[in-house]
Amino acid sequence: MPELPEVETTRRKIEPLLRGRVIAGVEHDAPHKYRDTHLAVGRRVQGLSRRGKYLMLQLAAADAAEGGAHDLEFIVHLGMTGGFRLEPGQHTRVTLTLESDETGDGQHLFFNDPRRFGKMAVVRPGEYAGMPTLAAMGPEPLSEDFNAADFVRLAREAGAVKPWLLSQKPVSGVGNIYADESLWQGQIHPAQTRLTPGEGKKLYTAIREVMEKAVEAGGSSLGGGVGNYRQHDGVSGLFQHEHHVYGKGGQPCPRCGTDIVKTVLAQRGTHFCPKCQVLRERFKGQTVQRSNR
DNA sequence: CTCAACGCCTGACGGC
DNA sequence: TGCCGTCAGGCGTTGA
Repeated sequence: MPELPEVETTRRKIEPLLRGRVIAGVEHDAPHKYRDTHLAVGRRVQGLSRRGKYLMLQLAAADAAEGGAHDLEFIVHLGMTGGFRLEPGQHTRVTLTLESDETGDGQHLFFNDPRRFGKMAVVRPGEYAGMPTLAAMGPEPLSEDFNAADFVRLAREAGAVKPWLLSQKPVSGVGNIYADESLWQGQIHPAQTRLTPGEGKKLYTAIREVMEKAVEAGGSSLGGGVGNYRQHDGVSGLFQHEHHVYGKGGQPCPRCGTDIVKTVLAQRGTHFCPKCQVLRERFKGQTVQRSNR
């Protein structure tokens, strides 16, 4: 579920609960999903960072200087339905116990994940063997590393643009919602291949704008369903009110009034405006992208 | 190498 | 009311 804006919102909200604290225990079953978590016990959280949709807790020895170098990373991926909670519940999969600080607050942090798609691992910094998506992660969309020239150049060679975005390689953190929203904003058909420089630039600008606004809004919280995304404090994001196409199949396009189409592309629900986002003619001999299921 | 399909999980919802 | 099929914000693996 959570994409970059939701993960970034989580990072900002749980960092104050974890920074400076020593992890006293990590409890869970399914060790194949939560690898080497015992290495985190007795270590101090120096800070929280994020790469794409992955959260990283920087861990150092409990007696290390504040702000000093860390020697382990506690990596958390929220999957489709993962999130932190202050109270245990039916879907608690991991319980983090913290050593008391002066205030004694926040002894536990619970990882709630109904669908169990979330994962954790403790690794040496930068050692991402077995995490191919993280190892090959593209630039952060809101950083200077994400630049138009590189993106336009890569986009000229790309296959179907939406699956290409979802691969995390051209840019990190874009998932199904923000891919659909960015393609609508940039007026590009989700199945378009080999973007022209003009299309590439429009999509680049759209991704920056959509991601920036979504982070500002605290991400999206969809009503109902397993994945209703909330932060640990129960606060919902607000960006769902700014969706133009995601979840809007059959409703009028805010730009032209044509009914938004919902289809399936690369096994993912895909929403677009058939008038604003037109698939360019293909050259003879090329096969047509299908969306069977 | 890339690409597409499938597996992993649970719960909510709509149709019958 | 109950059952069944479908769908869901992701990613790792497999096999072509």
